[in-house]
Amino acid sequence: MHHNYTGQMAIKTLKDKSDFTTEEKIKNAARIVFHQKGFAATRTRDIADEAGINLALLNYYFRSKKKLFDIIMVESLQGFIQSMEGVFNNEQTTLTNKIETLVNNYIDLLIEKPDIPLFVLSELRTNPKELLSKIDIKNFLLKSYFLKQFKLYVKEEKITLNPLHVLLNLMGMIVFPFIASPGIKTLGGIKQEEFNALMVERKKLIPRWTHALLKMKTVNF
Amino acid sequence: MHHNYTGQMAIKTLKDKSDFTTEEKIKNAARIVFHQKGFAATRTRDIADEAGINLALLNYYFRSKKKLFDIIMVESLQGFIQSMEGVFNNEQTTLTNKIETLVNNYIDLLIEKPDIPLFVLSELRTNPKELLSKIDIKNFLLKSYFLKQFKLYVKEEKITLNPLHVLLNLMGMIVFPFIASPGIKTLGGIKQEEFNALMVERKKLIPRWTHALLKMKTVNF
DNA sequence: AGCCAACTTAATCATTTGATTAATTTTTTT
DNA sequence: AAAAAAATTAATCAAATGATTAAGTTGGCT
Repeated sequence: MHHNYTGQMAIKTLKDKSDFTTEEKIKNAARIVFHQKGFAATRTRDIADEAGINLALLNYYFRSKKKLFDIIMVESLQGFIQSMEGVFNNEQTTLTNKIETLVNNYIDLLIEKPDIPLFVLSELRTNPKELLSKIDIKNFLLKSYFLKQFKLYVKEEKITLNPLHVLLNLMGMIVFPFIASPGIKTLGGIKQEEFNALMVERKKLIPRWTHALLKMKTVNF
Repeated sequence: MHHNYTGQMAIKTLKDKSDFTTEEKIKNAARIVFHQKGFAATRTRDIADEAGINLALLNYYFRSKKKLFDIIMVESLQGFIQSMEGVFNNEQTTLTNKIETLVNNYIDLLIEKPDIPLFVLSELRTNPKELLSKIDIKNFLLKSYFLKQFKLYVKEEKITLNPLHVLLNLMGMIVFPFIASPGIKTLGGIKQEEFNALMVERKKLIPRWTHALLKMKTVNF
């Protein structure tokens, strides 16, 4: 009687030529609306309209707004972590190199999907534990080759520098402009194109700035 | 018949000894709930409960949820800008000095009111123009003595550096940790006290880092 | 005291909104 | 082709939610 969502692709044989499964249409619409407005401000009817389907189908395929939301959230988070995973655990690259590619990957990703950070961070405020239990960033970070390299670097250079500070700076410099972009664009009279150009500039700048930070000998106290 | 909110303090004669006007109680409650959950997720009943008043009083004093929200939003933004205004237009202090006090003021403010940035930025996404029309950051920034000093510095040092980048870095390094704090605390197993201690550390670190950025000669291309 | 305006309350309204139902159409299987 | 299963729709439900109403209550003023 009732369709159980399995997380796998629905039927979708060769028949689909550029058009999507109903399930996919709903997910795509949900992604757009949730990312833009967040869980609380999103109406299931908005999603249905965006997807061009009957409202009942949403519940038919996904049972509830919350279940659909959870799927979108996990997928969104996953995309972000995957960006990091490959970079952070590559044993062939230098620390500097990792930072460069990290910044490049993230900014590219954010130019494509600028709504994700505010979306994730807003919902994180509501229920951090539930969200973070769905993915394992913690172990990933602690066991990453990046952290090892960082600690070694700090030891060799004989400096004191909490890696958390560096990570916060990196993420702050990368992510903040996107979170604040509506304000920046409105205040500065900057169009989307110009904004993106600025962000592309930052792909080169942030690694250099970070490098300079790491070179500071007298960084802590 | 109907009370018109004027933005001024209500009666509030000598009678109040440490207790608040109904109007103040509502505003204080609204501030807490709106800051924590944002406009869409806030129920007027939550505010009434938090304030310990009858729901109808909220509409009696403020007409509607939206009107009450707007008042809280303007006040929240105002607090942030005032922090900047005094610092940025002081003609007696150096650029370095301004950055130092800016970072200090903001981090102190954020330790007190950590919910404001995510609150403001979330709502900014919804309707940037409406919100920003209520205050005039734009002119303030463009005409600030800070910007003059910055341009002079860049000229003297013969470097190319977009002040917007510097401002984005500063704000990113200051604000991002607070926006991400639920995640940081959960992932790192860090308690509020430790988190605040980290932020206090950053009061000294961010100015030094920024100083290092400004000293980089080959910053742009 | 008596009046008036400001304030407060309980009850209720109207709309929105997430979800379900029962009927209908489409697709797959036998 | 017939039967069964899956997909889709229109209508509707029940709860949540912002707002109002009408009936008090309080406090100041003459």
